[in-house]
Amino acid sequence: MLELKHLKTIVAINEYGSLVLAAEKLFLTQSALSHQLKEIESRLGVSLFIRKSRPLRLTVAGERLLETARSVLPIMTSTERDMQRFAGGEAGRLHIAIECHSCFDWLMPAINQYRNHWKDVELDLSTAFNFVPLPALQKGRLDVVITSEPKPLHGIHYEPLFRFEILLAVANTHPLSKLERVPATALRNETLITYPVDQERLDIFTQFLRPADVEPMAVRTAELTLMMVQLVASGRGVCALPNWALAPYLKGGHISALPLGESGLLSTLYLAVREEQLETPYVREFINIAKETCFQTLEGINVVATVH
Amino acid sequence: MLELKHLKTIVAINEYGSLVLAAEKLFLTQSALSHQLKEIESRLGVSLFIRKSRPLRLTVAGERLLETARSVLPIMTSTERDMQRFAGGEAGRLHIAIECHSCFDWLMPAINQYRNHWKDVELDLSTAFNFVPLPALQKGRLDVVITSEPKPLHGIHYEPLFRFEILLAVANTHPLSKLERVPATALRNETLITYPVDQERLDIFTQFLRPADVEPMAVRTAELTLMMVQLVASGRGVCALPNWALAPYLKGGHISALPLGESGLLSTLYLAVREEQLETPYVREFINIAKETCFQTLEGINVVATVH
DNA sequence: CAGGAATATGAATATAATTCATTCTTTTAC
DNA sequence: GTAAAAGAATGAATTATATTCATATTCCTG
Repeated sequence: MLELKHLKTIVAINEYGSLVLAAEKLFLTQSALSHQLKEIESRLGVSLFIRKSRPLRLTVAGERLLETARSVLPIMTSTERDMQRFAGGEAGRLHIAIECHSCFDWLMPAINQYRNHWKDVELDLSTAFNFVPLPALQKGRLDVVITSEPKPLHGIHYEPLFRFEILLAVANTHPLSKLERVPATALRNETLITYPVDQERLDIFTQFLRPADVEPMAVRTAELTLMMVQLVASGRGVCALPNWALAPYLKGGHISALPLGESGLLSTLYLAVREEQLETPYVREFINIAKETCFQTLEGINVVATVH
Repeated sequence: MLELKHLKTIVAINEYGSLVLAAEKLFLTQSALSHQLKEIESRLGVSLFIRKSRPLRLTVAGERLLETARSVLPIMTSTERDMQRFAGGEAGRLHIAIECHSCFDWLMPAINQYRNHWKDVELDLSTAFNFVPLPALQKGRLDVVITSEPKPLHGIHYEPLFRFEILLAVANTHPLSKLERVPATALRNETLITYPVDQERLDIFTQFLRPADVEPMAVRTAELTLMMVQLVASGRGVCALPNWALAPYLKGGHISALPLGESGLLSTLYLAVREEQLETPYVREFINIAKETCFQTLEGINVVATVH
């Protein structure tokens, strides 16, 4: 019934005191305003301006409407400004999911840096251990997925971050540490320490043990990389971790990192986004910062290859 | 650009989760909503709902718009409700002007009583001593005028309140007090005490002295009826006042009230309103209360006649 | 009270919103 | 995984609404 147009009209007429001037300011004709005013007055059943006087003066009902206009119109203006920022890709949402525990190491600095420059982007991070992240990305429930399995999906773009190798960490005192590389069968007699997630999600199983039809002697879990390394160092088991996640601990001299299998367990980490978002500034910028941060974090570490 | 319609649409879609249901609630077709949504999204350059999921979920931009809707729509609702009250004549404005000082005596109680029952009517009272009230009434700057000169004017209705007589108050010790009635010429030797307003506005001049071409010996003014009466009682002059304004002071035995001229200076007090407002409840009711209050206030006073 | 300026009005036009009929997409159930 | 069902999108036709143009009327000023 009442529309913003009417509020704007009332404000303009009240401000300029005449339909002629107000019409000019609203880029309409005097006739249009007259019709509009008549229309809304008859719909509301009240008169809004005292016509017998010039300049036109508001009736009490008109004043009430003006009051409403003064509180509503600024809200609408600022809303429209915000919409422009969303449209321009200056504001938005980034719901990020990671499939890989170790990614925290470089992702956290990246997120912190990003947040400083894009304050109007709503950031959210979840670990995709209990759901499949790529369909959620497709459907817009997520905006960024960090994954090492770039399954070709309609509308999904994979941005390679870096290439890495999964190595087996063993205590220096462990017999395996004497080997050059570790065959799958060697794990039959070992306790494998993993993150507490489904084996489906662990490359050591899907890419290495299962193809060779090998089951480790035992599997136990640890939440944090640090914990896993300590368990390994004290000889309670072995664990498979990305080379860059292991790197800091190798210097300590307690553990060694060995390639898995003949060719090594190599993988690439990707940042997946919806194609439609690829050119959106706030998304584009996140990708840039992510790549940069990876590069810096992994610099100096004996990473197999860093992809730019 | 953005209109309230769009806010309502967004609220409905978000609430019901589907265009089909939302359309039903808005008394539109699903197609209409789809077109509308598309239209506004393309105009704003943002998408508001994630289409790939059901139920439809808001994007961040959509959420921002929803927030705006939640603050704006209730304001509009209450504004429209207020408009209905204005339309129904339950709310409005009464700018009252009096031409006659003594009218305060009965008008104040009337206004107080009225205010209790019509809290949404904005009341304002001015003394029309410095401007001509009836044109202002015609033009809507005033809503009620209390006058004793019902000049026929287009669109103005005069409601008679009561008939009264203007009497000359003189001290009991004054020689004039021995007369039955006072001729105009008798005032040639008297000091006339009046309210401090233009003589044009005093019936004693316009209706009595000027027609007889008489000038009083002197004229002095007093603000309040009480002051005038005290001056008269102490023999410093005479004054002309409505019978009902004088009545309370006659009992004191210090002053007398005498008719003026052969036929007495009779007059009727009218309440003037714009014809178009005559049937408006809050105006109608003011007229009723005014008449009632006059009747009660003047009851028992030797008024010439009370008009119902 | 006449002349100028502003508003109101009616008809014609232009614009915008809505529907209808249909297709395309997503979800659900088997 | 696929078919059926439900929902959303689309395009053209229709309807409703808003605006303009031309003009009449009203209001203000000197």
